Amino acid sequence: MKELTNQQSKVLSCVEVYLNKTGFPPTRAEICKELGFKSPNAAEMHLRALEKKGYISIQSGSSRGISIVKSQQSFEKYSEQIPVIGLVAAGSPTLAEENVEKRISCDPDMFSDGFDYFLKVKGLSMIDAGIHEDDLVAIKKTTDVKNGDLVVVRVGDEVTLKYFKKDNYNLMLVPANKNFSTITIDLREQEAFVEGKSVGLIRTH
Amino acid sequence: MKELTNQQSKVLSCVEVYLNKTGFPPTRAEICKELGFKSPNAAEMHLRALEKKGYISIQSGSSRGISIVKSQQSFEKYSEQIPVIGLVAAGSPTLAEENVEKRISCDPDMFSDGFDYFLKVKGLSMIDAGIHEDDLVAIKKTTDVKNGDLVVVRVGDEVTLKYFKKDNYNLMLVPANKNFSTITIDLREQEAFVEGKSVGLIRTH
DNA sequence: TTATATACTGTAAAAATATACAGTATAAGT
DNA sequence: ACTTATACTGTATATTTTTACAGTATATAA
Repeated sequence: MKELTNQQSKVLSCVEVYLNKTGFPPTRAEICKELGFKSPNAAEMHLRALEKKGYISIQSGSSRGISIVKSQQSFEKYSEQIPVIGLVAAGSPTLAEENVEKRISCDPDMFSDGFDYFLKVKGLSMIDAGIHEDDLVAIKKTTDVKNGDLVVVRVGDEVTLKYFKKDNYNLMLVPANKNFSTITIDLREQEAFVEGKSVGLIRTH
Repeated sequence: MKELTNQQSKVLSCVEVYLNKTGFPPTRAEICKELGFKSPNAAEMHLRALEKKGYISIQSGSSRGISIVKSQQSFEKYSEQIPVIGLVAAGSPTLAEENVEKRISCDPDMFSDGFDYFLKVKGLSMIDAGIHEDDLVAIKKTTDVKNGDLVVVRVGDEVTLKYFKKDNYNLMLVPANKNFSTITIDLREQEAFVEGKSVGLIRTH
């Protein structure tokens, strides 16, 4: 695919943004207004160039007859790109770019609840709950959790995925593996942050 | 959402199809041509009704200024509606409408391989593989399976999800639960059909 | 120095398009 | 019998839109 000039790229982007906002393509005049051109021919020439380079196609004679052939933006409308975050031993699972292993395109309403990211499981502490190493657990960011929920908790710099159990001042992080033991935290002595809870799981065989 | 009349439904559908095909909405005249109307006002009136009922919005004064608010077709462009099929004790897991419990919108390339449908797991025979009751196993239709693959096999009227193992004339369907025993089938005496294999799994917590 | 490509302004006309208005027909409800 | 809603035809016009043509300016390559 041929390279675009700076201005051509701006015009293509303008068409895509307009299309996303309104649901139909812009006219030459509207592109001019958006980009500050004073002549519809400015837009026309850029569109012609974009068509010649294969980025759009123009239905001649039709108003707004522009369709995108090759999008600059790589996002899709309804299936979002959900980030996958590695469950590293230390540090909060932030959505910062350096923690995002990859992105998976899927429907954020795939599970009943909606979710914000996938956490890639390390270790075998939840194996008896059918959660294996490298499974992707769908996490919804929330602090509203109940006893028995599968939650992501950060204690100091450690992040873990465990069952949640709380009585009075004691927070218990319960594993599902008889070789691991429950972590008990006295909240008067140590802080713990609920980062979110699991609403689903996906695994690639 | 208010009900649509038969003709309004046709017009909405026409707009959606046109949009999918060309990338921009049709004019009144084009709708007429498609549906056999002889007056642009026919299309106009239906569009007004669709706007009043909340299915589309019309940007007045703009050519092709139609945008879909609520789509009739429930498919989205890149995220397909994947059928979920109940793993019934008897019968082939066909994609026939009566076997489809529901549809989930997700990317068919979510797993490495691509897949055709989800199978809803019944029973505990694969629990030690981390596959629980009501998990959705992503099945790719294929007969190309190797020993150790997790496969969907039909024997007579029974359909099961098991590990695949074959030597000479013996097909073994191996569970992952010590309370269940391996099913061995002598292929010279009995037929067995590999319906597909699992490429992934999703679970809702 | 002379092309050649990019990047526009400004104008105008032909074509496409939305949209108002005046009717006709039919079925369903009251 | 009368109203109301749906479902159109047919025509006309104002407006929107495409698109051609005639220029200007600037940078880069031959």
